[in-house]
Amino acid sequence: MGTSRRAFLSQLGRRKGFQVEQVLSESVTHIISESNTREEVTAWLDFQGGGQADVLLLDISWVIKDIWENGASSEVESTKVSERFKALKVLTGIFGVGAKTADRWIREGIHDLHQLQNSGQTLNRAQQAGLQHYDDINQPVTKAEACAIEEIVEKAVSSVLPGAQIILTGGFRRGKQTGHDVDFLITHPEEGREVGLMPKVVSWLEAQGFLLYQKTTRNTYLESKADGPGRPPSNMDRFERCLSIFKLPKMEKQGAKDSQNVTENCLQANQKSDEPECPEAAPDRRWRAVRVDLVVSPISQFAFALLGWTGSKLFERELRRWARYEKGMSLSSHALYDNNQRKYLRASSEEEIFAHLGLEFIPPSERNA
DNA sequence: GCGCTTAAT
DNA sequence: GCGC
DNA sequence: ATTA
Ligand SMILES: Nc1nc2c(ncn2[C@H]2C[C@H](O)[C@@H](COP(=O)(O)OP(=O)(O)OP(=O)(O)O)O2)c(=O)[nH]1
Ligand SMILES: [Mg+2]
Ligand SMILES: [Mg+2]
Repeated sequence: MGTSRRAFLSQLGRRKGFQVEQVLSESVTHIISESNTREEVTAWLDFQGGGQADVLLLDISWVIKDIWENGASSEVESTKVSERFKALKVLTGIFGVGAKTADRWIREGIHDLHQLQNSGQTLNRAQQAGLQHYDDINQPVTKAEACAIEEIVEKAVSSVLPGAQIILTGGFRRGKQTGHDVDFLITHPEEGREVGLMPKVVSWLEAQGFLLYQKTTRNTYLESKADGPGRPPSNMDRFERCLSIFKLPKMEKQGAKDSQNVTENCLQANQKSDEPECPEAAPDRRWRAVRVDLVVSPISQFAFALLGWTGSKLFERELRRWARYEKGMSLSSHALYDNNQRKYLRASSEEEIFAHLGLEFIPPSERNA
């Protein structure tokens, strides 16, 4: 393929978390070939040697053929231009709006954000925030922004509980350079010291003016004594998760030089919160909204939380499917339960969980399933 | 023809 | 879409 | 129903 086509596909792959190489090696998991027949591809693979085991060929030529012959796939294009698709895309782009709600609104004649605002529809709190910060939230978050937020959260956490640790998880831990949000896992090396931590961290961030929205949820997970993993929710005073929208002061495009001042600048920027509230529409506003997820885990569950929150989503599903159907176990972000021996399997590292599951360790960068 | 990850609100 |  |  040509160099610009090659560059486009490489960029696309990297955005999805793949490590894109131009040369075949042991570590290569996927190969893209265009304008070759199935036979040519298999012949090439044979010629490369290395004895590739069980190579699967996925033929997407039905799309390519159309694009090749007509410059576009009529099937893809007709979907893209359809009013229903465009409306679904805009409406489900609102945080708090899923397929069902979008579908109902479309049936009621609501196809875009202005129609929604003028409709008098009752929005829940998440949807109100999602609508308010629609543009920002639908902009990719850069690694640099994730790191800036990490410093702020680090400061919050160490202020309210010295010794607590925070770890960047989600797509950024898998090596992605951009994401739809920033995910953090917080724990403390002494079991129980993390109890009550989430409300304190949230209060600190709120006092500094960093939170545009937050919903904190209790951890209701308790190991069941009797049968099976987990149990119905009860009310322990353990707050585990916080879905938030972060007010991040605009960062100067920064080289590798001083990351030190970034946090200080952010703190100062939000201090003068007595200045008139800048609406999202203002062209000169000096901040952006970023979705941030915080998770607090007791150290006893830390490995499961780390594995669970590092993802990807599809990787998690495949791992849990393997656990259940191949090993007779139930895996969650809290625990691993052996359904036959009727006992929990402990682990203090991701490596131990993979071992329990009879799998070789898979590093985060290889979990972009 | 069925089932497809698990847990929180 | 795919394995059972 | 929606989110992670
Ligand atoms: N088991 C399970 N875990 C999930 C599910 N959705 C998300 N997770 C876990 C794995 C994800 O990597 C992690 C963080 O979710 P995010 O939505 O933030 O995705 P991620 O950070 O991977 O990508 P992003 O760049 O934020 O779009 O939470 C799910 O449906 N089931
Ligand atoms: Mg994420
Ligand atoms: Mg997230």
